[in-house]
Amino acid sequence: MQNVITALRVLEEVSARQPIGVGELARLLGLPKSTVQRSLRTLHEAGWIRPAGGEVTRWQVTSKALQVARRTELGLRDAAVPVMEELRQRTGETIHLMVPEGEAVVLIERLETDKPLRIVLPLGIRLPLHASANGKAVLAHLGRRPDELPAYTETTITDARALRAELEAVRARGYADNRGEWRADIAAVASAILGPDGAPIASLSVSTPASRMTEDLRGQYGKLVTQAAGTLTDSLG
Amino acid sequence: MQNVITALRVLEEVSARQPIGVGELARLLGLPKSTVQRSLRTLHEAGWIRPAGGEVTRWQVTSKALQVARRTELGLRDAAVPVMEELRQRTGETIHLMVPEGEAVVLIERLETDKPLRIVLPLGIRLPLHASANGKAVLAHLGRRPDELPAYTETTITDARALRAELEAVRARGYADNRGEWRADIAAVASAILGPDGAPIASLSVSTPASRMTEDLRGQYGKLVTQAAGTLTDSLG
DNA sequence: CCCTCTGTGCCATGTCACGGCACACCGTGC
DNA sequence: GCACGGTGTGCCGTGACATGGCACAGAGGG
Repeated sequence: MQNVITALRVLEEVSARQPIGVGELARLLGLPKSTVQRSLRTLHEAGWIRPAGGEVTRWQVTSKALQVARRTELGLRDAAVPVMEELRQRTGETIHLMVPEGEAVVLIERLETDKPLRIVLPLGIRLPLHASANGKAVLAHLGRRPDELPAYTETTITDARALRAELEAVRARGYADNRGEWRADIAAVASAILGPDGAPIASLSVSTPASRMTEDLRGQYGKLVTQAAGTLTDSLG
Repeated sequence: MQNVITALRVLEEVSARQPIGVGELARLLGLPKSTVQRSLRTLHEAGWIRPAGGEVTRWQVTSKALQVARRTELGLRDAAVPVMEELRQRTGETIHLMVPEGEAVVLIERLETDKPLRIVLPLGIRLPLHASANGKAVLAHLGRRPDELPAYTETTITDARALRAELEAVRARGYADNRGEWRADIAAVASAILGPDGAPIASLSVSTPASRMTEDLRGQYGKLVTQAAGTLTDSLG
């Protein structure tokens, strides 16, 4: 079903660059214009995109994707948001909710701090398992280990033995931390939300600029995030 | 591109009933099992669904849809959330952000009240233009009118002339209200967020159980929601 | 041991997606 | 004014590939 693959590629490209027209899409995707236009008509017919209005035909995605997306983690999100709000109130910092997916964790919800210097990550972003607080929190309760450990900064853990030891510490402590391992100026603490079978289904984190995260605060936030994740683990059981 | 249509139907069905298997899907969609399975394999290959794990193969959607969905109204959402938070703090009630789409308004973000009796609508839900506060707020700034005015409750406006008068009042007042016109026990006030050309691009609302919405509160919330929507209209200009 | 579920795999048929090409339109620049 | 580079759209012969019937493996249940 080659055409389905191309249609979905077109859809993703539209979502990334909307509003956008046939020609530009064809160039970006390296596909013949006819093929792209057929995909666009079909996606339109299926209700996933709509013309943006104006004399030249530009396309944008409809809320269909939102309807599909939100039915997914909806229960989790609904349960998590109140807990996240309390956590933000207590810490005053940005709270992230991420879920494991393949070789990464995906950001599905966030609450930002009101401080002027803040972490802002787009929803849907994927972070590496071994170089993010949420990733390590998840990894600590996961059987498998990442195959590769690419370095992002000087502090990224790239040694498998060191990672193993770190994950052991995470399990003992209840929460994972990140000391500029993905971006040098971002610090975070995170704790996993576990399903009834003990498998990690999500993770909560408190993220701050590295300059604000003192050792003292790291401990405080770590306790709070562990407690919040524990609440969610219990409420989902 | 019939197969794209069917593949997308399969995707939607998976998202609605996940985790779900081939056989049940085929029955629900009225399609041959082979066709459904080919669609599933293709969607999997494209990264939109994944096997749920377990001995029988069940499917669920990945975060791909979230990534596509969230790039859509992302700028709007990011601008709106802080304003929505302030609005919730001032009113203590549930705040909704909706965008017009076709003959409806679609819920793209919400902040819930902490009161025990609260309105909970799923993200992505579509409400009728003529029978919701957000719908009427949008309609008041839209050239076109709905073709049909189906009744949902006893107070739904079903007469075109009455609707016209109502929308005139909305424009004069700055906000629209809903007196149990969609669900008898839900009340709301809403105000439109306008683009630079004066066209409505979204709408903010405060929703409460009908039992809590006194005339006095309706006026207060109306002012607040109008002010919040105005802030967003300005900040997007 | 049959029967009915589940998911998966094969394959002949003929539909329909492919993609080259042409066209209409709109500016810009020589 | 004409060529040229853009835009979006439409047509159509070829052959790839989606279709869907059918068969099979395995798991429970009666």
